[in-house]
Amino acid sequence: MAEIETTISSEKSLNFIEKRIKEDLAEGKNGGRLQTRFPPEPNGYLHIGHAKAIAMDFGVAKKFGGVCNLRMDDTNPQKEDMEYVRAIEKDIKWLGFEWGRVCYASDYFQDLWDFAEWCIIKGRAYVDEQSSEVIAAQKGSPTEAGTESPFRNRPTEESLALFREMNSGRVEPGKMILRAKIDMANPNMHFRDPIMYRVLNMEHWRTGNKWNAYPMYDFTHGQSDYLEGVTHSICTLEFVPHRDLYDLFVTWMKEWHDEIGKTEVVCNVPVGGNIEDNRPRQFEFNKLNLNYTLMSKRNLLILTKEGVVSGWDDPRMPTICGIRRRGYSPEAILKFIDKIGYTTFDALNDIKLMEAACREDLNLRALRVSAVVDPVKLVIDNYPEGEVEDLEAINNPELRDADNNIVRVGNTHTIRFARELYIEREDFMLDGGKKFMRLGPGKEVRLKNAYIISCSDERDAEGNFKCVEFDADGNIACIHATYDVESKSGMPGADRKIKGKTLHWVACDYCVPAEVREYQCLWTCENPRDAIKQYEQEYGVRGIEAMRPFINKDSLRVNRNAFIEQWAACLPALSYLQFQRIGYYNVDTDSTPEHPVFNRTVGLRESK
RNA sequence: UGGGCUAUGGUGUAAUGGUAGCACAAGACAUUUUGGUCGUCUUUGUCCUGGUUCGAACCCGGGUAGCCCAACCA
Repeated sequence: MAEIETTISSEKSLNFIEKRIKEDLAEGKNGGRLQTRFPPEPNGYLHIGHAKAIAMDFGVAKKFGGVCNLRMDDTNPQKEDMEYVRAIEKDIKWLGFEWGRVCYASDYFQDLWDFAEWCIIKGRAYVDEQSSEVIAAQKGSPTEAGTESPFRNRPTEESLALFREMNSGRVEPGKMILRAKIDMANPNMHFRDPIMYRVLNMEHWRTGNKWNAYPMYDFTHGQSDYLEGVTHSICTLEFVPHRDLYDLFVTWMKEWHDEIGKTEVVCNVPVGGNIEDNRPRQFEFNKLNLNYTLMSKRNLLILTKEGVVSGWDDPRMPTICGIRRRGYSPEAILKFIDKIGYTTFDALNDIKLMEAACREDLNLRALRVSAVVDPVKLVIDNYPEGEVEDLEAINNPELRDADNNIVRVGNTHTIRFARELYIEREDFMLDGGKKFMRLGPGKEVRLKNAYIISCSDERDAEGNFKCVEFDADGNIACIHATYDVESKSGMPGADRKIKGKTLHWVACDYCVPAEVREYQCLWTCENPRDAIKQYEQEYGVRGIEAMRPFINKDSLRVNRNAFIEQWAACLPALSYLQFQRIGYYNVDTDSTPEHPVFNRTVGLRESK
C-alpha cells in the first residue's frame, strides 16, 4: 500500500510561542540553542490534552532544529509507577516523536538537596515545625496578607540540622517542612514562603530508600530545566502564577552554581557567562478542553476503577491509548491539534472538529471493505444456483501517487458474489416513497462492484408484494430480486444510468460473522467537568456518585450480528478500515480471525 | 473582593495601526458504482463604552463577562 503523507501546518503562520522561539533564536538567547522538555508525572496514562503538549514540546524542537527531552516528573513517590513510564514512552513514540534523552526529576534529588542546604545557609530557607493547618491559616487569603511563621527567623544552623533530620526517617510526615523565606504579604500566593521539601518517609521507585524528604514541584521544575539545559519550558496556562517563582528559584540556583564554580550541567551545556542568557524561561499556552469529554487523570482513574469503562484503553476514553484503539491515526490526532492551535484563550473545543480531522486523514488511509451491520437476506432469483464470481473491489479510491493521480493498479482485492447475499436492512423499504433511492418494490439499484438488480412490484392475490418474505414476527426475512446479466461492473452494460443508489453487500456463504462495537460520547452534557463540580457542591457527594448523573448509559453498543468480507477478518489489530457507506472502523486489539471485532472510529459524514 | 490571564461568526483560529481571512459546524447546488471524497455557492463575527489617530480587532482609559491562584499534588 502506498505511503500516505499528510502535511502538518507547513503553510500555517507560526503560533505565538513559535514566533517567540524564532525571535529568541534570532537574538541568540541561550546561546542560540533551543531545548524543550515534555514533563509528565508518571501517575497515569497520557490523554489527548497531553498530545497537544507533546505536539508543542517535540514539535517546536523538530521545527527549529532543537532537542526535546522526555522528563518524568517523579517527585511524589506515593502516586507514581513504572507501569506508567512504559505507557508514556509508547504513546509518544506512537504519535511519531523522538526525544533526545529520557530524564527523571529524581536524578536531581542530590543537586536539589545540596541547593536547598545552600538556600538555608544563605538565610533563604527555614524549617517550619507547624502543622499544615496552621501553615495554611497563616498563609492569609488573596485579599489579606499572611503572617510569618514563628520559626521563620530561627538560626541557620538549627534549620540545617533539622533539614538533615527530615531525611533521617525519624521525622514523622507532617511534622516538619522546609520553606523558602520570601514574602508572606505578596499578592501572589505562591510567594508566601512556599514549601520546598516535605517528609514522606516512603520508598521511591527509582531512588529506593535514599530519601525520606522529597522536593515539591515548584522547587523542582525550574531547577530540573536549568540542570538539563532547557531553554524554553513550555507548559499550560494554569502555571502562569508559578512563573515568577520559577524564575526566582532558577536565579538562586544559578547563583549557587556560580558560587561553587560549576561550569556545566547535565547535557554538557555550559552554565557560565551571562545569567540572563542561560536561564530557562517558562511559556504557557491554553490547555485542550473538549466538549462531551472529561479529561482529568484523576477522574479517568475513577472511571476505570468503577468499571464505567473497560480500562485506560477503552475506545471511549480520551487517553492516547483509548483513541488509538478507537481507530484514530497519529496523523489524525496531530491534524486536529494543528487545527485548534495554541493561544492564551481558555477554549472549549468541539469534538466534531476532532472527528472531522479524523475523517480527513482516514479517508486517505482506510481500506474499503464491505460489511453489513444489520443484515437482511437478498436472493437474486435469476442468478444460477451454486455459481460464484470473484469481482474486483477498489481498496481506496482516494489513494494517490506523487503526481496526485488516483492509484488503483494493485490496490484492489476480490470480493465473491453469489446468488444469496446480505444487504443492510435499512437499504430496503416497502414504501420508501420517491426520495428513497435504495431498494424497494419496482426499484432498481446497483450492487457495488457487481450488478444492477431490481425488485418486482408485483403483488399477490391479497395485495402483498411478492418480492418479500416475512418471518413469524412480521419482519422481512428475505428479499427477492433479479439481476441484469449485462450490467456487471466493467462491462458496457454497467454504464447505464439508474435512479437508485449503489448498495454494499456480502455473499452469505463467503462472509464471516463479526462483532461491531459502536460508540457514543461518554457524557450527556457538554462540559462534564463543570457539571460534576456543580453536582458535588449541590448534593455533597463526590467521585463516581457525582459523575453518574452525567454518564451516557448508551455509550457502547455491541452488535454481534454483522457480516464482513472474509479477508478483512484476518487483518492485524489497529488496521484502518472503512465499512463502505457506513463509517471508519478499526480492528480491535482483541480481535481474532475466529472472532473478529471492529470498533467504529467515526461515522461517515452524512448529507441527507 | 487581592494578584494574574483572557475576550474576533454557533465552535476553534488568522489578521499587531491600513480590504476582518481560514477550518469545522449549518444550509444549498453539482458530480459520483460509497447519500463518502472531490467541486461550487450561501448564512452568521471583532464583549460594551470612551479616547488617541487620516485610519483601531490591534494602542490607551473605564466597564462587563469568563478562567487560574490560598494542596506537605503536579
